[in-house]
Amino acid sequence: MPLQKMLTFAFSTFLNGILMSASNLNPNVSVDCVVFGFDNEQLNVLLIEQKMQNRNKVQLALPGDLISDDESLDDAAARVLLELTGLQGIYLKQFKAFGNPNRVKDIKDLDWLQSYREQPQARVITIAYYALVKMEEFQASASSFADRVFWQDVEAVPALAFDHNEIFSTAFAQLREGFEQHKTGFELLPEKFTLSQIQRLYEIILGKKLDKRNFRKKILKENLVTPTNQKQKGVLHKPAMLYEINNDENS
Amino acid sequence: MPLQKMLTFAFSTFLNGILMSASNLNPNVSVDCVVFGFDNEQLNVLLIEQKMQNRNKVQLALPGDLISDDESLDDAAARVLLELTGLQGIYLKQFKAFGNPNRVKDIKDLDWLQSYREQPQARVITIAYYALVKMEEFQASASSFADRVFWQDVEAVPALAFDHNEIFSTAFAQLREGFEQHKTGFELLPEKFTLSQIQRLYEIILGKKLDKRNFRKKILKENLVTPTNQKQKGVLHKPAMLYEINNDENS
DNA sequence: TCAAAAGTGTTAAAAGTACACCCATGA
DNA sequence: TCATGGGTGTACTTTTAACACTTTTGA
Repeated sequence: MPLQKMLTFAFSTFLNGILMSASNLNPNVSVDCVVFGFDNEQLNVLLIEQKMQNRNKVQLALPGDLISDDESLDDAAARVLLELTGLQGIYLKQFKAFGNPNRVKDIKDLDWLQSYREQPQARVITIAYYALVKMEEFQASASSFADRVFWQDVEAVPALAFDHNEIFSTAFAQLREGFEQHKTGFELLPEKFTLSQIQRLYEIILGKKLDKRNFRKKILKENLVTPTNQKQKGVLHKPAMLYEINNDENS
Repeated sequence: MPLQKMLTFAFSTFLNGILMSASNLNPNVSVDCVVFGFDNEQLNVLLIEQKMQNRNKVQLALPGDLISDDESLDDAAARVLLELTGLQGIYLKQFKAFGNPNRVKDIKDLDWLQSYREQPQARVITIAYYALVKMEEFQASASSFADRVFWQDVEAVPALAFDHNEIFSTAFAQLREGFEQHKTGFELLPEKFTLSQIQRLYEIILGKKLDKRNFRKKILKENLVTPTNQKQKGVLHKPAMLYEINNDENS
């Protein structure tokens, strides 16, 4: 590195040192959250509109933020989710770190970085999480980093900022793997749900039709749900029994 | 943050800016590698002795390094492995990021950080990989960051630097998961191997005895190995058929 | 001839898969 | 009374699990 560039670099680092001390953000590491929600029809992912001065340049992105210097990665992900949705105690799983050296160097992302990052040129490694939320409990709210927050059908995710399309695809693949082993997924359902709702969720995520009788046998055998005494009301067909997650110790 | 501390911080950041420009390392992100090797008897993990001025304070650790600013995470992990073992093209899998804010703040790790890190106080998030190597091909070599490199039985891993014991345990658990689904593992075996060797490996990693006849049926049905025409030589019992990994396209 | 690990088949239980009809409700 | 999704059982196939003896080699 030539001397002049080196000194320029050192000086900008010096300035950033002063600027940073206010927010105490770590310029090199962020978390991003792929938040899944299920509305009994389709599977959705939570997207944000990046705040921009110029309303013509709005881009969509996954919610995320630089980590602050005294919080763990899990805490940072929970914070992002809380700021965005007001939800706490959500199922959150770290699934992969993304660290391509050029992942925040694309020209399309320059404006936003310059407006909202104290070190826009910094290389950022992101730790990606996926979260499963009950849409009924969810109340999205604009936040410091988003003008608008909205659900998008996972089958129609548009072009996103940075490498967020890759992060989303990886998250979806991970989710599918979890479902193949029945290790996860009930977090997406409402408090009380019918067996058909679970089946619909499985069919969407696994991307194939399942046999109703076999599916029910299997789910019930796994003992993860128990019937309540309630039934659906106001449906134009035979009302279904409502189930809930089985929190008993003995499986 | 009080003004004095803020200026001190800014100034040290200024100095570090100058120092850093030489090596171009990212002070906030490292990779660590949990390298597994199998010697037909036990499963081993590769450990290093951290280089220290004071030979009395030597600590053991997993191999790892700060990432350099222009390499991807995968490249960084491959580089660490290459420097340490001379091996290339090794099976390497990113499995988790560790980012506890205090993970490099323990007093036991201070000396080493001050000797080898340009920003000893920096918070470091590490991206952990596990690697599977054929011990027959392996030639460990001391390197820039290790005085000594050696294999340690996974059943007797001593106290390690930083949070490396936690990283190791997580890696081992992940490895076991992969084996439960037969998705990985052959990378640990020599070029040619017997079915009993695979079975021994599975038994060690899964931590339980397996039935010989059932195990063979299953492995052969999966079509991941094919018999060669060779047999073991010089063993004091009936020589076993040697198998190799099946690289055919058709399974 | 002995010690050591290789190699081999059958049977029973469990899990998975395919498949079709009646039921309860609200409109 | 009709449209809609809820709810149920059986037969077949595949997978898993348990189990013991003969073979080949070098010492």
